[in-house]
Amino acid sequence: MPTNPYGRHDAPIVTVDVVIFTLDAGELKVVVARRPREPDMGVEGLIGGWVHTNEDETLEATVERVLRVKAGLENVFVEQLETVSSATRHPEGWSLSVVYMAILPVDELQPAFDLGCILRPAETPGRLAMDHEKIVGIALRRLRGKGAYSTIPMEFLPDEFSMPQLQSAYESVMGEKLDQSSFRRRMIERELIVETGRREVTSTGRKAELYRANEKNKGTFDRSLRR
Amino acid sequence: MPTNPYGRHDAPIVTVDVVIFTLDAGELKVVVARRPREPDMGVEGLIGGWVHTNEDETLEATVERVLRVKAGLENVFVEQLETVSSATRHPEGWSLSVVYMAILPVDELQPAFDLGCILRPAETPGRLAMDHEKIVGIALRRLRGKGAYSTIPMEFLPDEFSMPQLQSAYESVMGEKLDQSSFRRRMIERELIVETGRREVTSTGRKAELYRANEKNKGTFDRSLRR
DNA sequence: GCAATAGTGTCTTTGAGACAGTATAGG
DNA sequence: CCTATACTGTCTCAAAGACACTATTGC
Repeated sequence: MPTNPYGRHDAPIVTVDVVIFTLDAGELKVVVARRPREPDMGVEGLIGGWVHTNEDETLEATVERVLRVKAGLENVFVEQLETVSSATRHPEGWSLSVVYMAILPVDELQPAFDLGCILRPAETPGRLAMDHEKIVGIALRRLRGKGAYSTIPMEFLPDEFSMPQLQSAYESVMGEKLDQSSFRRRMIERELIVETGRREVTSTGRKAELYRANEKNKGTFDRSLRR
Repeated sequence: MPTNPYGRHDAPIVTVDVVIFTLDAGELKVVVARRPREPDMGVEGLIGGWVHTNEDETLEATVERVLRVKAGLENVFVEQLETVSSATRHPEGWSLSVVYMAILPVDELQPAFDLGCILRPAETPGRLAMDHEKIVGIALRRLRGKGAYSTIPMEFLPDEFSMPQLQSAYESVMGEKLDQSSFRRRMIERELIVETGRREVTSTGRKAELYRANEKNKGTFDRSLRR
């Protein structure tokens, strides 16, 4: 028989939601899916689910399980964004959702599409379930707040990428054009990337050098300003 | 009879904890109190408490209530830091704590001291209950990460303060000396403060101009880099 | 050669740090 | 006047933007 350690209070509902960002044809998008149950059943919403206390060791384990089951995604690097709460956001009771952010290249999302997930423009996702539109807005601000000098945009790209590709990813995320020369200088001086020695195969003009993310900046989305 | 919307799972324990920072004689400190109950009863820990779902509209309301009841503090500006969780951090069950940060001038803490709260050095708080040492470490990093060019250090000071006072607060928070000239330039150019026209009363040498925080940067701890 | 894309060199601007100098107070 | 503190001016250096220039590829 499940316990409620709350005694005289109703137990809060605890869920996680994940804002998965991707770049699709140069546009920043978020992964959503039609909700299989109430509240807002049938409406598009973020990938999320309840914490299963008898199964998940931590919230991160919940996220891992939810991403695996609902989007077919494994080994996704996520970062906690914030926790939203209110007595009224969920009809079944006082509810709290811990929101995470993930970033993936679009070609790694096939398992998610196979499970019915779809992409919506991050800036204009249309109507989303519950407070998910607000959450996407928060995630977007956070993404951009970090993006300017971080390694975030590399997460959108395959393991090896060219400078023009990387710059274009930066520009898509930040929504503004950057100077080519300054951009290269920064990436190199801050040692955010390392040369692979290889060159691009498909292109019409000069073949670009290929780079990969510098391993020493691993495991966080903001390996940024601190130099 | 309290409900447990979890069905076949045990309900998670949901608490908030607040890391209250203050400057005491130029040293950065955190507010702690001996815990009145398990786990770690009698050990010093952060100010915190359970979410009361039948009483608190949101997590912020929980924080407000906890600060009022356990530290006698009202109208404190808090900012959410992160949410920690695990199946084992609390002996009564799967537990999650949403951590908040607050900053107050030490002379506004008297109600807290009256209720048994005490100050510990933020860098070396000594043994704290549960995972609270880790939490203080996270809060400290966050504080410093924001502090460099934010208005955070003003929160430690009374409404009106002099440049030397403000600079000294910055230095205490960041743990490093700053150049006087550059510091003033930044504060003025970024319009983080405005002159009051008044001057300091107590001092031995030249009397300092008094400033106050620029109202237009209100309601967040990081009114910083974005210019 | 030309078109297309990749990559470099260099001038200017901005802002931070260093640090010496000046100003205003009490004695 | 001297000491103590507040405040300013100016030099130097590092990093970013602007933008013209050169390099490499396919045709």
